[in-house]
Amino acid sequence: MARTAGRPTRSKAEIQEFRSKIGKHALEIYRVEGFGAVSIRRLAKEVGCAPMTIYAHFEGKTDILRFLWADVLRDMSHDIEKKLKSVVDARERLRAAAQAFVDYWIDHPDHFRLVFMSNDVTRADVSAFIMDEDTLAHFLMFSGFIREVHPEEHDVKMSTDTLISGLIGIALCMNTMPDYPWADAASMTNQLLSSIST
Amino acid sequence: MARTAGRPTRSKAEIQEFRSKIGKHALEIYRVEGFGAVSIRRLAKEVGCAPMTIYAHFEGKTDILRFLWADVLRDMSHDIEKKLKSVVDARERLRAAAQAFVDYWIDHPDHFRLVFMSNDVTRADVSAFIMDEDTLAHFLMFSGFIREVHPEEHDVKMSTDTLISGLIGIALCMNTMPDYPWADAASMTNQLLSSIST
DNA sequence: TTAATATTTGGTACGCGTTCTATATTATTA
DNA sequence: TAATAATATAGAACGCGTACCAAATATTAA
Repeated sequence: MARTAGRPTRSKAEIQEFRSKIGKHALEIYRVEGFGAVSIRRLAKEVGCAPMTIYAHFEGKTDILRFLWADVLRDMSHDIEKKLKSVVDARERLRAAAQAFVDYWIDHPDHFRLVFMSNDVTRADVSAFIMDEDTLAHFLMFSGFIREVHPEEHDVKMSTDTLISGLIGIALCMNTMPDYPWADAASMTNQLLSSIST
Repeated sequence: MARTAGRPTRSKAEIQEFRSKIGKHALEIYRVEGFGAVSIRRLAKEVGCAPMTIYAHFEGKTDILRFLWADVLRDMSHDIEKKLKSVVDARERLRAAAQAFVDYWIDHPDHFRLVFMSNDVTRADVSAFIMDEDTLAHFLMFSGFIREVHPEEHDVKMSTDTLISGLIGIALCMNTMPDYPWADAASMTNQLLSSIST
């Protein structure tokens, strides 16, 4: 189809640039003042555009908050790596990683809320938790740990998925139901790990 | 201390009555029009009081939404019971219950969001997920199932907690990250169960 | 340049949760 | 009855997410 007259559609690069400008500023606000301070109106004002312009580039606020996930997950990964430095045994590395994972989310409840509980209840539709490969890598590191412990394991993927969702579940429960006397996180993590250690 | 003059404090019964009146009406709205339709302003208008009066009885909107949890959990329990009717073997009952639990939350994503993801991200404080005993019972039924399968099990509580949080985690992951190719829920549930079957 | 089209902007609007203040209402004791 | 204290109310205000719309602006093909 031949190009007609008129202003051309924004290039992918332009769109990307604007989105990341907004995203970076959102990150800055959140780091200094917390999530509550991140608002579309404020973002627009401080970045120098109209609020509606943001809606031309993002689906909504949740779409902006996704930009913060990467930062949080990176922080989490660093935290885990730090704790793993002195651990050599493969089995113990897996255990320590799982434990560090849970601990991170328990120690940073606001981060947990941002990443795992940021879907608006008022929305009926299931808004997708879209992740790029870099982001996913922060979760899939567990695949590597599992493979180290069980090189013969036939279904590493299922073990990984079960472990990850289980660990997230532990964090969710301890975060959102702090008054219920849960068994301690370490014990639950260990028991969960026992399910994938054949 | 002697009573002084002045209007006496509301009795517990009065407080309870008002709270349940609001709660019941919220339930009605939500059943007909969904969660998005439940708002404090509307609640006040339809129940015949000022919006501020509600704030005298509830901490905030989340505090009201808690009234809907009981309803959702009851619904979930009924669903599980129905599916368990024809299952006699204890081990299979546990498995079927766990599966039905996960399935329920996957089939009713809006209910899942209400119960497990209704904490406002903007709030820094961890608002407690307070449950009464009736509500808790809907979760603790798993203790019974586990005990039936493993009468000798020394730490039923830990197994129960690990199972519940793990199942919730599976539901959370599949609900909030539907685009990620998770292993199927049944497989993950089974693997999770293997961790408590010693 | 002109016409066509994409995008941005500003303004207005709705309903929301929440907070504040000032005023009224109520039920009790003195 | 009068004073008093608990409670309820109305009203305004703030900032929010989101939607709609008309006007302005930018960028291209003809």
